[in-house]
Amino acid sequence: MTTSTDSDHLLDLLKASGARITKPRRVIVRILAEKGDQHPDAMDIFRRAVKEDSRISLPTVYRTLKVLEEQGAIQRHAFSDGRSRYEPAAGEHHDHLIDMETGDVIEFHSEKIERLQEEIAAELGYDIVHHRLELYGRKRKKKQS
Amino acid sequence: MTTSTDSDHLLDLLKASGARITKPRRVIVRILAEKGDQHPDAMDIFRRAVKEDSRISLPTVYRTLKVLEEQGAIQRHAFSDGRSRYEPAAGEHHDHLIDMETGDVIEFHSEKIERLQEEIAAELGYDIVHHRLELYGRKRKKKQS
DNA sequence: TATGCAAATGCAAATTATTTGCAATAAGCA
DNA sequence: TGCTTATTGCAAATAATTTGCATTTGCATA
Repeated sequence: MTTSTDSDHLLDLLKASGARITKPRRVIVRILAEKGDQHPDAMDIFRRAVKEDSRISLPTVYRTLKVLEEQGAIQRHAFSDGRSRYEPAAGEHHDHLIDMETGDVIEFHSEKIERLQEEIAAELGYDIVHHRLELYGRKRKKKQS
Repeated sequence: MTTSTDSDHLLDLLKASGARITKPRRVIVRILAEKGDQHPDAMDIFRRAVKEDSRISLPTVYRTLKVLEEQGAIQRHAFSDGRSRYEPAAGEHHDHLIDMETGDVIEFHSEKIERLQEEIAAELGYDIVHHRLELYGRKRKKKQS
């Protein structure tokens, strides 16, 4: 069996939103929770889902992904290759934005940046172990409210 | 006339790549160089282009955008709303990738990351003055599939 | 400046990714 | 268990982008 913990968590989120836990959803959620291939697109998920239950349909995959995304259970990444890829909203990590005038430190996190960093490192032939990203800026004078 | 400088720069890049400077391309490039609405999508560009030359076609817009992107003259952003948005690529700067085993420092630059950082800062109400991005990693053991 | 040829264009039709209408099915509460 | 309604599967519809092909046009050369 696969780690059913993550899968269960996703199901909980679904349930909490008032959605019904159907067999297709169970399968899809299990696939999303799998540790294997990260960032599968809808078709990837569909293909794997069909193996577990041959009557699951692509539209159902899309619909389930949409519900999960609205619930914040998963994240949709829009790559430039045209299709969307999904991944369970995972653990934390944050970077810093330093206010140059007050010294305030604001924490933020961008999955997009994390991902880009990985892509860049990969292109250079590296795996990132950790990184540091610090933005230094000043509060924007509001031009429009 | 509008700022023809930026526009000319894009044309130069096109020319340098061995492409022909056609009337449609002149129009499209001019639109891209306009300071107005940032991040137009193909249809936005097409609509504006038609106003300047009614026989420009959508496919030509797409083809021109592709050429410009391959030339690094513009950047394509894949937003999650399904369509791609474009914008002229800007100035220089680089970040660092540190090899944790050898201490080697590799310089790299990603307009995408720069832009994302700005977006993030903007969302937090800041303008970036400068930043530091360091990736720490180890050379990828060439393995898996 | 005139000429030829490959590159670029416009049009229509093709692809690709994703969404929707609708009748049939199945959660999950009473 | 039965009922109500969310969810499903299928087929067809959209939306964004790309491609085939005949025609036009940039531009290097004569």
